[in-house]
Amino acid sequence: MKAAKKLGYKPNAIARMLITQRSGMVAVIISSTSTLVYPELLSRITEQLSEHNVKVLLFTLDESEQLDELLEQIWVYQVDGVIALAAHFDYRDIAQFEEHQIPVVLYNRQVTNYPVNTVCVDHDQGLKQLVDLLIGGGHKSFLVLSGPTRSDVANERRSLALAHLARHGFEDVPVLYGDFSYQSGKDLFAEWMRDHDAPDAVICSNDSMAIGCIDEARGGQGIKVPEQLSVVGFDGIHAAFWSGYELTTIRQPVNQMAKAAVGILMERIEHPDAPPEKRVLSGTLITGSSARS
Amino acid sequence: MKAAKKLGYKPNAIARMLITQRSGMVAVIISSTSTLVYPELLSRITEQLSEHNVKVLLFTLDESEQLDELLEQIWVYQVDGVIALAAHFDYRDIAQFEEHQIPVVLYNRQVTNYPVNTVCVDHDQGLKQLVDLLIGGGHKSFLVLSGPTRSDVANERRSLALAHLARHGFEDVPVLYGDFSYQSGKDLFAEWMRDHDAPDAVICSNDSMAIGCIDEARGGQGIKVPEQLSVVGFDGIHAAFWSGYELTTIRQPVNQMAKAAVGILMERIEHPDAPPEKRVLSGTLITGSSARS
DNA sequence: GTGAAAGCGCTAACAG
DNA sequence: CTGTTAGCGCTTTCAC
Repeated sequence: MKAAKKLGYKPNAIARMLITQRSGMVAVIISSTSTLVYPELLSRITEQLSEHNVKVLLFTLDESEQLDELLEQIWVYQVDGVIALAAHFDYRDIAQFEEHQIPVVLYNRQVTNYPVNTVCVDHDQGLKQLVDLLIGGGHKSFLVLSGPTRSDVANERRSLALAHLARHGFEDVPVLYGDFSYQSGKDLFAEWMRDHDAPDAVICSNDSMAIGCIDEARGGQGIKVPEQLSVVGFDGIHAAFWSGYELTTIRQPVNQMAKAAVGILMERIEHPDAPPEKRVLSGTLITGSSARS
Repeated sequence: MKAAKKLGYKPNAIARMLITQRSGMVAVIISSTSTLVYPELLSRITEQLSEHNVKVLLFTLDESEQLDELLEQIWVYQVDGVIALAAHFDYRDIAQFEEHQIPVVLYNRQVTNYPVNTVCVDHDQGLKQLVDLLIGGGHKSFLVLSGPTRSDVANERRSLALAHLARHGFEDVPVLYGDFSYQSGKDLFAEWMRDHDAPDAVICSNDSMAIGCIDEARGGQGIKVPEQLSVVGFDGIHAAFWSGYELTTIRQPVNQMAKAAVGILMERIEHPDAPPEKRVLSGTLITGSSARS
């Protein structure tokens, strides 16, 4: 040991991976936009993993067609597990992971009719709280600004918003589709106002769109928020708390969700036979000043 | 080959790494806040690297004391190179990389009196443009809101702001220190206003602090921006362009910088003897409506 | 041209 | 308890 110290010996992790059949690496899949929502999420996940002495091999996926190439890389690099913050997975993708015996945890996404490990914020509860709050505030006409239909999260939030509105008797609520960005929230609201009256309330798929909508209402249309128009978002990003907006929204418990995702993954790496688990964490209703209640 | 296809053979990247003495992995070092400034920067770098068939091994560093542990990991994992978006490196750290023959590229940071590969936005030019614009707008009293002294970027931006102000005869401009966050910009400006008059202009180390300062001025203090107070930032983050702020700032050319960083690194991996290179890219002055000019 | 073999640096099993 | 050895899956060399 003395000699090793003196010579500055460092074990070679790659040789160790080869013999132990364990790479000690987990693939994390992000998109350009997934870090936009939660800049700190990736850091949290990395921290959690490094407490288990696991390294992060980062993959970005913006075009969903490239998923197959990405999966190739994952097999080749012999990662011990995968955490997906981006991408849409169908049951065939998940089956491939099972074949390769690589555990996967999906973040805020599901695979219909197929058991898979997921960590999700409680979208149903969150949208119920938001809709109930708006209904309680006496709002009668609504507009939904949704993220893109190719996004699992957008689809879930939109359909739940519509379902909860329907529960209160509001059917056929109009929906416009954007891309989760500030600009799309702004543009969609401007588009709506070109040939419609302002609704009482706008329900947005995320905070960025809600902020865009508020800026357009106040700046472009001269509509007072929340006096004349209520706007709600989802996520609880930093800007939602800025005093210029003070958004009414649902905050995702990012730290707990990161911890849960890593926990589930490490458990499956240790015990490959453990059955899939869905963990749903409640978000926190933030009663800001962008909506009357 | 037919048999290989049929059996679904996938080469084992780890065995290949062992024999070729090339891991095909690059370590990227981020902090929780570095992704806050540019959510897309990490994606861009990852994309660029994957065009060279290089994978990203992600490291996060929030406490600078943990740099030594991190370096240990880097030696052990035999990465082919390192891109550092976070952390402060001194010449001894860089010397270690040289010993291990691992090329490094620093992003927006320097090592004094020591040759090292860096990619930087032109802070000097940027702050000159901002200060000249403010001087041209007739501002006579200034306040500087700086990031923390432990941050290389904050120190560089602060001292350049002060130097350019001095060049116009404004010495002893007051400085307050925060942590780059929205909240610190807001708090510092409130603190200043408790026992001082408002300055004509506030120069902030980044856009988040500038936005916090604007919100505090408008909301907390009832000061009109830009009529009574000019505020400038640095970076050109997304929110800087929101119509609620329209910040006057310098936009970093993130895409080009990501490309440059990866280019320099790949060059050093191919040719380990190439001398260190500093590449400085000009930012773009964004003349928003947060400052009179 | 095809085929065999050495060896990358480690771990785990086993012998002394 | 210390020391030796097989072998992880690949690339490269060298013999045929």
